[in-house]
Amino acid sequence: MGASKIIDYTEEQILVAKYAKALSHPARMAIMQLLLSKHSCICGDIVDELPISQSTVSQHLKELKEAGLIRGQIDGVSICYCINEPEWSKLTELLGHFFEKRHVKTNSCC
Amino acid sequence: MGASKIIDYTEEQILVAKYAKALSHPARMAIMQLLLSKHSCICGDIVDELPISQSTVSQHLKELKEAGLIRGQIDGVSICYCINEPEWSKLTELLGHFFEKRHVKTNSCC
DNA sequence: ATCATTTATCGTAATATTACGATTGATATG
DNA sequence: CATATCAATCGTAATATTACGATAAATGAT
Repeated sequence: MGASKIIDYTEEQILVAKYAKALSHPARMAIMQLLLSKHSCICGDIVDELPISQSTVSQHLKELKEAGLIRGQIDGVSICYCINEPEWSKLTELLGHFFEKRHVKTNSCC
Repeated sequence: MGASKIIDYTEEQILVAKYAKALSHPARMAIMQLLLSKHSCICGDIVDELPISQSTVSQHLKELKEAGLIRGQIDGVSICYCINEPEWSKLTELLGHFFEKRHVKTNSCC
């Protein structure tokens, strides 16, 4: 009968979902925008910019780091965060590819 | 001292986070890809395609519907789902804008 | 009217997320 | 060395997510 009952999700689906999840909270979006907007890196200023506590910001930073989207480097007593350029390129390419070229025509049923 | 302690997240941050969250699970990515790939709508075939139960698929469909990304229309005993074109355009525009033009140069600290 | 099919919803359990304050560990400065 | 500062981690609580089976509601077929 049905052609293809999939066994599992594709690598692409898993990867895009991972990136999407990393960006699925306003605080993490705000952090990424901050890091993208500054030409130099930011440290604990992030905490000052966000409307949440230091520990919560740290948690969000950890998630972004684990997703590979940002990196941190010790700079004296502070830590300097910035975009992880190679991974960010991968993300933009993937999402760009996914969200740009799709042209949906109005379908018959909806 | 610090210039701008933000009161709350921006509309854009909240909106992109919302879309990202909708796409933050492989099952929902798979559903979106299915709907994007078919030129006509899909119904309960989605259930057959995914490696999860019918009730779980229905839950994911509900989330995508609540995010505004898909629509469903009754078609006899089945329900036909498809991309919600206007909202999808908004998403692609937003994400396209966000992920395309950003050019990150290697920063000083990381 | 009865039965089968399709999809949504309910109930529930396991796990993850989000947030905070308190604490710890590291580095700088007095 | 003592103290202040910065950021991560711990402990904890509240809430959300994910998944399933069972059930319900709606439609189509017999």
